[in-house]
Amino acid sequence: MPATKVQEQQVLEGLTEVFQVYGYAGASLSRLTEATGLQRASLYHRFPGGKEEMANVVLERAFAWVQQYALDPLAGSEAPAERVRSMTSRLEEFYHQGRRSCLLDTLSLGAPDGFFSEPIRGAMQSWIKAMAEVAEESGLGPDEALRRAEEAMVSIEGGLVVARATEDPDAFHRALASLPGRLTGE
Amino acid sequence: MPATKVQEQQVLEGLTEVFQVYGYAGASLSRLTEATGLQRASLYHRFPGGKEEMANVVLERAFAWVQQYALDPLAGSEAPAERVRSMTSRLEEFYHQGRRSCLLDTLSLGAPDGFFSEPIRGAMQSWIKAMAEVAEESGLGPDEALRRAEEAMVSIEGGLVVARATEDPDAFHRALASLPGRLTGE
DNA sequence: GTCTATAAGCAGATAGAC
DNA sequence: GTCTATCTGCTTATAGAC
Repeated sequence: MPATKVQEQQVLEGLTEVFQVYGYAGASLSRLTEATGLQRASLYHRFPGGKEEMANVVLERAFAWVQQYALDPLAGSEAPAERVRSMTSRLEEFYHQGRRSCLLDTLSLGAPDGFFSEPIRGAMQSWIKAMAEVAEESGLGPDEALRRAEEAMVSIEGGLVVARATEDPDAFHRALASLPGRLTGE
Repeated sequence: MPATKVQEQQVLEGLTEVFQVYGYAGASLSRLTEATGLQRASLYHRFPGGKEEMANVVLERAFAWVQQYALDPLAGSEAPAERVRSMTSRLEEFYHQGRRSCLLDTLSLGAPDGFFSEPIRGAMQSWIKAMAEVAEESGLGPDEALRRAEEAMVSIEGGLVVARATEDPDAFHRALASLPGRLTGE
């Protein structure tokens, strides 16, 4: 038996799923232990700060993934529309084709004080900024590029909410389909 | 002193606010009693089914409001774009200019089983349908009208999420601004 | 590093007085 | 119709054995 019963990555994936599906308030320790395969005390051993720390680590890891696989490629060398397509393709993977929710949505409800407000705002703002840059590169003025980038962020978040509410994951796919055109001058 | 300490409408407004801000799982009885001015037992007297019933009544009332003030006018006699503008105007009022969240979002997280799945799906689908009808009336084909109506729903929900996450309520206003054009053939 | 057992408090819900 | 007091179970969190 290895020193660690469950690999760090598996634990984080379990935690992530629970926070995505149930939100912060709905993510009980019982659900978190079940999803990770670790008992309460073992989770506290790895995350001494408890549920708050778990959510923080999950949020950081999720945004690092999006940054690396979806946003960094936006600064690549292919045509802008092609780069946006590759972002949407990664996002479909990340959100399980519309069956998972965005942590920027689920963690902004019922969290103590505004504990995640700052990281959430920061993550979403840099996401918008990354999309605005590719929009500018495709020939749009700075203001228009920013406007369209915000619109794209709205489509991503809204697509996930509509997919969840209507129980039709494809709604997310349809919401993403317009992004390449939308971010590159229609 | 009247038979009822707190008017029904005030109670429902307090409950609504808590469910909008904290979601279902985060809406504790303590918060609900504080927001309504009624003690636990009094709330249970009015809502024998407990929290589930409270959320149900709140959801029904909210959608009835949207139906009456935002969707019914979509079938009016002014120009289609004008009718859509009047919907967006009512929605800004309803969502407190982007400072409140949508119950179709907040109640679909952490609720027991899928207790609100059906009413939530039903409400969103009839909302989309009402917008598709005005889009068709403005000259779009049925498929295109439906596509644009879903896109409009995505903008509404996404606008609220982005407004909340970035702590910039105006993002909701900007998301609504494109709807009149978007639903009437650009 | 993981576990069982347990502490302390809050959750949703109810009994019964006024 | 509203209240205080209470019940039960689940919540987060910790102690201490292995």
